[in-house]
This record gives sequence, C-alpha cells and structure tokens, in this order.
Amino acid sequence: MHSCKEHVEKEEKIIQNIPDDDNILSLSELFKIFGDPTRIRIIYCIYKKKMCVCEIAESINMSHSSVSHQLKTLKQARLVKSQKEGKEVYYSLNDEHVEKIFSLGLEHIKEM
Amino acid sequence: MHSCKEHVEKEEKIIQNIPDDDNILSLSELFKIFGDPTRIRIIYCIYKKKMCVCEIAESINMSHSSVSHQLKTLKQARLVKSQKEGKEVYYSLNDEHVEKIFSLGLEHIKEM
DNA sequence: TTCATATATGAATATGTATTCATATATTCA
DNA sequence: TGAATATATGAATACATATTCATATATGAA
Repeated sequence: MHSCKEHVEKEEKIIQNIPDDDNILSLSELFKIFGDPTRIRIIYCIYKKKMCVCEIAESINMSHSSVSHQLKTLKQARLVKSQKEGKEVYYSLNDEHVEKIFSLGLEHIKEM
Repeated sequence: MHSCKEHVEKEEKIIQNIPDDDNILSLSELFKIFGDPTRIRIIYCIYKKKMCVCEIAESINMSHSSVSHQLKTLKQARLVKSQKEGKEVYYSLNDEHVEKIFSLGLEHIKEM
C-alpha cells in the first residue's frame, strides 16, 4: 500500500470541503448551548408558551439566579427572546430551528 | 392580574411535557459532543470517506494525541466507528442523523 | 530482532463554565 | 414612602474538559 503521509497529500481536497473557521466556531458554539441539561429544560419549558423567570425556576426546580444566568446565555445565542410585563419578564423561543434540532436529537437518542 | 406563584400552580401540566431526566441528560450529552470545534472538524473530515488518525490530524492541524482522545469521545458517543487496517485505524461516521443535525445547525447560523 | 510508524492512554495542566452567594435594580402594592 | 416581589448580575467556587506530555502497545519493514 502507501504510507499515511502519501495519503494526506493525495486527499488534500478534503480540506477544502471543511467549512471555514468562522462557520466551524459558530456551529460548535450553537451546539454547546444545547449541551447543558438546565438549558434544555428551560427550552422545553418555553417550548409551547412564554413563561416568566419565576415560573421556569419553579418548573425545573432550580434557583432563580441560575435560571436567570442561563436565560442570559440563551438570549445572547438568540435562541430566546424576552418581553417585560410589569414586574415579570416573559421568555419565549426565538427560533424555528430549535424544534427541528431537538426532534432530530431525540430521534437519535431513542435509536441508540 | 395574578402572582407568579398562582401561575405555577395553574400551569403544572407543563412539567409533564418535559421529557424525563434520562432523556434530558442523553440529549444534552449528545449536543455536548457537537459543541467542540475540534470534534466538528473531525466529523467533517470523515463525513464523506473514512480516514485514519494520522490523516485527520494532518488535515485539521492538531496533534495525533488530541485527535485520538477526541475520537475516543466520539466513539463512546457512538457517532463514529473504527476499522483497523494494518498499522492504521480508519474512522468513519456511524450515524445517519449526524448529517441532518449538522445541516440544520448550518442553516441556523447562516440565518443569524 | 531492531527500528520506524500509527495509535492509544494515563496524568498533569490550563481553561472554561455552571451554580451559588451577595447584592442591585425595578415594579407593584399598602 | 416603605415593603414585598421579580429579575439581573458580578464575584467566588466547584467542577468539567481539551490539550499536552510522556509513555505504552501494535504493526510492518529492514
């Protein structure tokens, strides 16, 4: 056969198929957001209807502070949006892809 | 209106829509795997054809050791499979969902 | 067998991050 | 105005993890 080094030279075009650094980083950042159980739970909470921080915290049994921090993360990633109503701030999903990405993920783990 | 506490009592059914802990954890573990740029690059490498550790390392310009560690992670998550050929070990994708999850992710970041 | 190459892996290090704690701001109500 | 409630946030802590380094194993070639 041939050595590994020869392989790499012959297959250099593969490198061109890899998205550029910006896309790689954006993509991994996006998935990193979904890679935390608390954030998954929060997203499920507001999946069907908007909820305020207090409701979310009670529902998933986490501290208000922790939920607030994670909501900030989710908002910076533009996956949720917020809407102030009096004392309360209501959060809801901001992206139609979230549902699809979730269902694919669930499909995957159910087949494993 | 009504207080936040009243809200939570009225909406208790929302909790039932949240998948159980096992599924939440499996889902976040799955996305966590995709949440690292090195692993994303590796997956792109072996997206179309199997590659050995050495080829992957050269392609993404990472140390063999680092790539090997990450391949172990990917294999434990059952996203890649390996196949020994002589001195070399070839890795390839092990899941038809990966492609779909990636395309959705790319769709998302391109619209942001 | 000896050497070179390919891969794997435990340990150490460095970095990132989730949660908690204390505190600040804002709103509503008495 | 003062008290209670809802949310936000900086700092500290605790924990997870990506990479490196050193080393081990395995295969093939000389």
